[in-house]
Amino acid sequence: MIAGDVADALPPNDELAQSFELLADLLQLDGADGFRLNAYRTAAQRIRDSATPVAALALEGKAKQLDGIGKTIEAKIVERVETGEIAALVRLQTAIPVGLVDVMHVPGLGPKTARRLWTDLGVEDLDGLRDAAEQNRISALPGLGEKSEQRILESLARPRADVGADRVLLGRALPLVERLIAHLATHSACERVSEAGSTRRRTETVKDVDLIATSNDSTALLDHFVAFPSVAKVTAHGETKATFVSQDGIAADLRVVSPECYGNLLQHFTGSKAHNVALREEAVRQGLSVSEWGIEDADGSVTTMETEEEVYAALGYAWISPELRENAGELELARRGELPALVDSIRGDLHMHTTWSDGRASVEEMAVAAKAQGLKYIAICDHARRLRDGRLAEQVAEIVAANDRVSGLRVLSGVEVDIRADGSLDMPSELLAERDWVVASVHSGFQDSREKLTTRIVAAIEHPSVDCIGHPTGRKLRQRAPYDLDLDAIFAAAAATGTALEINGQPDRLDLRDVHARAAAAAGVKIVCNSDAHSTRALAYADFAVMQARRAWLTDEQVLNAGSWREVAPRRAGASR
DNA sequence: GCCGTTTTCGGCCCGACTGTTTTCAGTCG
Repeated sequence: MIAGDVADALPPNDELAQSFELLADLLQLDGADGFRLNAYRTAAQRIRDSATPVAALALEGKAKQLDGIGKTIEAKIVERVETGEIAALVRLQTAIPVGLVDVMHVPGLGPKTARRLWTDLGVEDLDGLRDAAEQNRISALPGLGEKSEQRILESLARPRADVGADRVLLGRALPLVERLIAHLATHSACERVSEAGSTRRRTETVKDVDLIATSNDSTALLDHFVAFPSVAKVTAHGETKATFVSQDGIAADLRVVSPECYGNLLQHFTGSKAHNVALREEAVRQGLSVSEWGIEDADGSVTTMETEEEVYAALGYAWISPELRENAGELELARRGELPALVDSIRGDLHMHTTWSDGRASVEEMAVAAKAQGLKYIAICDHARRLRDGRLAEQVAEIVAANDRVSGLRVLSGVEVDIRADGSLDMPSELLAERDWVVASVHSGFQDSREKLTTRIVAAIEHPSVDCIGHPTGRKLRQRAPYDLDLDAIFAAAAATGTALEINGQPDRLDLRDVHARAAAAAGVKIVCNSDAHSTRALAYADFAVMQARRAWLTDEQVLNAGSWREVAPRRAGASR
């Protein structure tokens, strides 16, 4: 374990990943070998996806054990920790204007063009790019024309994207996917249609929405696609593919493909890129060449497949659930036929609010809605601070009454308590002990040190009445970074006490995130998938928690509320209390 | 820069689209 003061100084994974991505971008502008750039980008992704701080691993010489990180990159991480910078990165930053990286990322531009704009026109950043385009100096360059110049100006006119701001929450993208599939499926020219891309993999945010379809009349189907009611702008409309931007700013893409290689195409367009690259590399070692059009053997004959199952089978794999396709070990297990049976649904929702605190629906309304969704039990977890001065007793009476009126669903008396700055909880222990289910969460002091926050949460985990830690890292997607925690210490304490950790299904939380939930479960921690609903409609957020659990490789056994309340409840009578 | 049931050297997925070309480089996923 790293001592607190040293750990505080360690760069977080996200910052390290950014450094290597910048290094790759600058090297690319510098004309470096593409495979070298790829190595840095792969390493950056590995670092970002690691559940443990890679800086700490590097200091112990263990970062090399991560796939894609070798001794050179490990040495650079150590250098960053010990000197505060990476010399190679500093050198490049002085040789190449850093603003040129933004220029390179303008859609349609790339490293070669960006470098030419710099050397030939003196463009060093986006402002310089705008000036050059407005003065028609770009179209004067050989190989670039008026269309290029116009497209650059259009790109620059859009609001400057903050980190992740150009990505859309899965919770916004999936409803669009469902409506689009329904829209396409009703058309007579539509034979088969499927979601693809990152929405099919259920990643927490997506860049756009991808669909594929087969059709006996692709022109008619694509016309129907771009006639979707909420289209704001059609950006491409060809014979096999169309793209539009919806009124709420989400880009949607439909490709019409031929039926005989539907399986190859679905597999290809589902990705991820890393998964497909690894799949194809392995295929090459077997003398096969994989593309979206089929699998070519050494003799040059191409076999096409109508289903994904056939594609994977032809390469020696069991079919892989899209949520797992991130090149995170799934190919190896699929080859051995040892993929986990992923959790499919939950039987109870153990975190929701009512009008007794900040929810919009009554206890009974939540119960009726939950029953309609097929749930067998729910825990009403209003904020403890709103249940003082006798209100708790009144709320409990309403829960008892709801149990009488709603059959086939058990309504549990739960609570969500704040974990205070000193690690204590904001409801007296004797009242906590009477609750059926206790969620403890951090709602303040997000800026506290890593050591202090970790100590607070571990104290809550060790409290005999606490069953679960709510939204454990406190992040809000695109709004707020997670607070600084020693997750290994949290996981160890949770495993030791049998306290569960939540995957909070609110689309802007999804907290724990996938790689952390996977690491927690691997450490022996039970996971609970909750909606944290504040209205009846928001009960559906539990589905997003389950999607996240599947991305975390979790099985029914690892998700506590995939079981019945009878299976969950004995924990409370266990020896730890 | 990474990696290794052929290898510590010599590989590293594959194809489509775009704009500007007249055979292709650059970009994208």
